[in-house]
Amino acid sequence: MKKIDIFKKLRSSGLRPTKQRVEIAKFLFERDKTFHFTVESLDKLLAKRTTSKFALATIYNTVHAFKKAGHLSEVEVRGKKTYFDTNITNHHHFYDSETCELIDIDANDVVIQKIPKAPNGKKIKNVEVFINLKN
Amino acid sequence: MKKIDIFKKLRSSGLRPTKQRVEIAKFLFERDKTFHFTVESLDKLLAKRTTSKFALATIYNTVHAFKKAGHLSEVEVRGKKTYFDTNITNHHHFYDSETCELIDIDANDVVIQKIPKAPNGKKIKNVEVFINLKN
DNA sequence: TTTTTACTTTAGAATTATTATAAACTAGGA
DNA sequence: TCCTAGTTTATAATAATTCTAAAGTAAAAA
Ligand SMILES: [Mn+2]
Ligand SMILES: [Mn+2]
Ligand SMILES: [Zn+2]
Ligand SMILES: [Zn+2]
Repeated sequence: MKKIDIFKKLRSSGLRPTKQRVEIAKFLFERDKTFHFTVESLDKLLAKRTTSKFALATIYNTVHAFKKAGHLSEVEVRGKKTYFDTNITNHHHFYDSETCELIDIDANDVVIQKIPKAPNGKKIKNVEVFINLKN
Repeated sequence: MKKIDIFKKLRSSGLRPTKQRVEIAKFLFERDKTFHFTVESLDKLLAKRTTSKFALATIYNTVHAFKKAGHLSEVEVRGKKTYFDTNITNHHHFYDSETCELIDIDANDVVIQKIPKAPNGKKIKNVEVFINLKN
């Protein structure tokens, strides 16, 4: 993903391409593989990999803006911190509670044969499979 | 579940049957259907349904002691609060994000046909299926 | 039964993750 | 260039949870 694409991505989702947003977007999206992060881990990575400084509030704002625009998703993990995911496709996760590490599982690699129908008046939005790992 | 069972349950898990633990245990376990709660909701329910007073720290302590002893499980829900579950069997959940309500799904009502094998060196501890609902 | 001891409860302080505030700054249109 | 709405930032506030240490209690020991 090139610089121009980052600009388009931001523009098309109504986000001004500010210095901070562009830097964070480049860091998050200009890579081959998707990845999972928390605001805290992102903050540390940005400090290590860029020369700019980011207020923590800006990282929160930016991550939430990206999530709202559909460029990031949120993964629920047992624990206090919110995990974000640059993989916005429908997919599942392995979770290693030893290392607090999430590993993606392609939606096609999980086949569910039977599922109960939604309670009355409700519909199923999506199904998430979470596979806890041990050693 | 009778009073004597509550005592046994506590004793057998190395928990002294104190006034607070017995009251909370009776409230949580002396019922026909299992249920889901947060520390906050439990605190309010206890205030409504009992005459005793409980420090919030005691509710946290007691709930964690019950969880550690295997009498409660924890359910991961998108959001800030920790949800606990008096259903300690292996099961799945519907989640209604409108009402923040969890609904149990019996393990037998979900059949998974295909699942990827665990990453090298790891084993699968358990598989949790989470079905998000919409209206 | 009394004494002793370790465990428990409690109020309040501390911590952690996150969100709100409001002043200074900036992108982009007029 | 000037204006304005949107943005960043430091800091304060909030919310959930955990810690602390003093006072209370269950149960073992005497
Ligand atoms: Mn976070
Ligand atoms: Mn809770
Ligand atoms: Zn993922
Ligand atoms: Zn449940």
